[in-house]
Amino acid sequence: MNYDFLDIERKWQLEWEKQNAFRRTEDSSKPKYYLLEMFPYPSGKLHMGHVRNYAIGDVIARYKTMNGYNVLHPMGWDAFGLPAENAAIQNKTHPSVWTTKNIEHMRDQLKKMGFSYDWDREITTCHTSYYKWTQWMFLQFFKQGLAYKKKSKVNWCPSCETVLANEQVVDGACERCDSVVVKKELAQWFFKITDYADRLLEDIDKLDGWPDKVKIMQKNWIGRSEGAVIDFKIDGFEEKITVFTTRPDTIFGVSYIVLSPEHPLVDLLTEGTEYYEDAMRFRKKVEALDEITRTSDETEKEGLFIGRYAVNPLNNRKVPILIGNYVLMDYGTGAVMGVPAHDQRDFEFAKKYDMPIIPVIKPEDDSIDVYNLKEAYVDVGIMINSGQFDGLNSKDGIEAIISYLEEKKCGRRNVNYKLRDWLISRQRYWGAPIPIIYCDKCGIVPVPESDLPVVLPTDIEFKDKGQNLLANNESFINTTCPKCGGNARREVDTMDTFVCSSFYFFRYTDPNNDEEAFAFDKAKYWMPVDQYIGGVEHAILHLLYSRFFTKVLYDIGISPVDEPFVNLLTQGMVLKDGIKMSKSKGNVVSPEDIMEEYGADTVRLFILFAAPPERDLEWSDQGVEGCYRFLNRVWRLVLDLKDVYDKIEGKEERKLSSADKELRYDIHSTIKRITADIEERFNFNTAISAIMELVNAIYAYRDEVDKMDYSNWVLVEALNTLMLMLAPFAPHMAEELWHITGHKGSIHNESWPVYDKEALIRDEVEMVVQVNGKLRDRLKIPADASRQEVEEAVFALDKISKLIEGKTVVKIIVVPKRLVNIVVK
RNA sequence: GCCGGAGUGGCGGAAUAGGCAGACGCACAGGACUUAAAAUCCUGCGGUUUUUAAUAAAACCGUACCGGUUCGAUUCCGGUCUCCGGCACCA
Repeated sequence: MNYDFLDIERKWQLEWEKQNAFRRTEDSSKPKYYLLEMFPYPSGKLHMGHVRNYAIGDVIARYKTMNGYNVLHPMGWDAFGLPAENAAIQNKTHPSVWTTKNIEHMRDQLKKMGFSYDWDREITTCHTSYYKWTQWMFLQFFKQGLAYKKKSKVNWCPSCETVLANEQVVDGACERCDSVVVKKELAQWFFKITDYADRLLEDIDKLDGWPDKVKIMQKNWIGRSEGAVIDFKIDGFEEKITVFTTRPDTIFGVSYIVLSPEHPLVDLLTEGTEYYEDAMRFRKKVEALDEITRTSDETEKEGLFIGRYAVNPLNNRKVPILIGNYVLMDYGTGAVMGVPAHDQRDFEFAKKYDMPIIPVIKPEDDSIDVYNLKEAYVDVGIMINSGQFDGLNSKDGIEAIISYLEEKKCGRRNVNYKLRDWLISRQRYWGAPIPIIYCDKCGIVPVPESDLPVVLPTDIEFKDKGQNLLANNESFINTTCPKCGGNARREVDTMDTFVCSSFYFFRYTDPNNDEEAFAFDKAKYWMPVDQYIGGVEHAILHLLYSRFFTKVLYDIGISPVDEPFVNLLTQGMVLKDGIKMSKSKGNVVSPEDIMEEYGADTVRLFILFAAPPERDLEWSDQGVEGCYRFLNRVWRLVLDLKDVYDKIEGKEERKLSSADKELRYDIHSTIKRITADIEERFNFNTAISAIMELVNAIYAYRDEVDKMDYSNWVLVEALNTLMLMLAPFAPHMAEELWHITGHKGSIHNESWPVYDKEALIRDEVEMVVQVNGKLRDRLKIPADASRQEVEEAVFALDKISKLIEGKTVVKIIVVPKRLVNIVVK
């Protein structure tokens, strides 16, 4: 009774594979289209989020192919990472075994979904053939001075036993396992992403095809702020304190200076004084705080005078120097000037410690008495108490003061970023080894490119957590120095997996190249990615790193483009019962089960129909059932009418009846709607509902028109159009029906239908008739009726004439073919 | 606190450029087919009120809330509330 989806889907999947239907090479005769979905971490099984991501991608890939594009649609595996290592420890297997098994299973699932990937381009980041190039990338960065090792306080996740990048710390906790992150002093490798801060920020404006949301998030993350650094002399010392401020115009209002407790000057300034011990105690107390408490603004602001005074370079006033728990060593200069009158935080701090509040800016209209402030006055205004700068607008004052500081050589214009350098070292085994050798004689020596890859040793015992497994592998560690040939040790840290995923979209353009990461010509043909699709959770991390990598590769002449992704679609989450599907919540729906019960086409259709792509999608078993019913309805319709294909030949075309014309109108208006829905805004939900309406219309035609009166060619046109438009959504069924109705060759090599303008012209239209904006009646009228004819027809309507009886017609608004509104008094 | 986004029937959602609110689907109800069930098909389905024996018909209200612009507002403007996401002692 129902169509045999299992059989049909298997049949066509094998057939497509046999024909290499989705293999693509460079082809200058066609426009290229690079469609990319974020590659998955092979965690074991596909989840609904993956299915959604890849179903959206597959529709676009197939649609673009039907529209004549040479579509690159690759898939691969982000295969390094902690879960594999944890699983290995748990099961006493090697991470590669676990990972390979998962990949095989997930690849199989993807194939069963009927996604049109070019599997010849499959990449796996944990294979030497891939991570050789991850290491090669590191060496290029090193050569450019963009990879460096630095000892510093870094984020340490005690549960994952490794350091984390700033971007991987969410609310002071590890983004992966939610453990509270602690600070640890370690020597670590960094990528100098801050060198690219300005370009990463400026070029956001080039990304017209990205959602504003993501662009704003990246802007905030980079966090550029303009201002000045100002040097304060220290009374009795040669050293100076340099502060960063965005408000140099308020410098005459400085009433104290606050250093971060970790600031190196604190030791010098307090050593041998009565303040020393208290200062050290204060520092320890602050350092002991975890990141959450330390950076929460609910933490009480505390300060401690350390017995020294700084000199304001503009008015030579002496102000006390404090250390404060709210001043961060890793932002700006680790020192701030306190201007209580014009900064709310300083205001509260000054109240607490009874510091003078000196107003130096007043509102132009004197609406606020700045000598009796209830809160800081932070707006622009007129400068007062500022010596030669009095009377200046504070906006101009910023420039004037910076010029003055630069002239006196005690300050300069400065820009600060929140963005930090990217910490890429990880103290874990399952990652790409950092290709560096330490030699007692030569120091830090990069592994020569010809020696790549630095292969991960396999003779590792996976027993306990709590140690870097590479660090104990003697045969890996001990090596010879490439420079002097003497004994040397290898770096034992591996790279953050985000390094692997920051260039994989280049590798897809030339995935099997042993000589280069990718050939320039191939990248030139395919790049940039025309459409990228993935979850919004990567808005900062992956997407920012990938942009950074692309710019570096562009600068060293390897990449033809300086931005990787032209258009970005961030898909919403898949929810069940209003919350995200997760194992811990026990509300996971397995794609495998649904596929077995209803088939891949139904799963695809449902997931595209239930919500527009950017929005969260509520899973509904009944909704799936509905989509299954719909596909069966299509199946029955085509099978029931397939005779018309035999009758069409040799028959004379007869004049179209009104039902024929109506059906043709439906066919072509549907083509128009669906094309716009896909092309302009990826609204697959409305595209699918339009297909459903067309199916309903064909059924209605079948039921209304006597079989003897069928216009066979119109029905053929209807069915062909239906199948073609269904092809990107339900590719297996469309293909099967295409062959059942006698077509040769794959439906997926056919062209997307184009609507016939003639068919959209209607003889008669229905207009809405309003009186004073309220719907009162409808009017059927020839489409080419003049305004006057419309007005006459409207007044002839019983209802309308009754309604306007005895009233004055003020105005008649006619929107051609749509609406008439009579305004009466 | 700051910056985004959203709020429409019982539910998912639609209304693309200010012009029929609720397309399409789900759920539900009634009916047809059937010995019966499933499947399928048909009909109805925002609320209130009035008229009618009934079938039906009509009026009013209705897109979170309050106000504005307009002949006409789910759509534009101002304000309020709620929810979701991001950032948050960033000097």
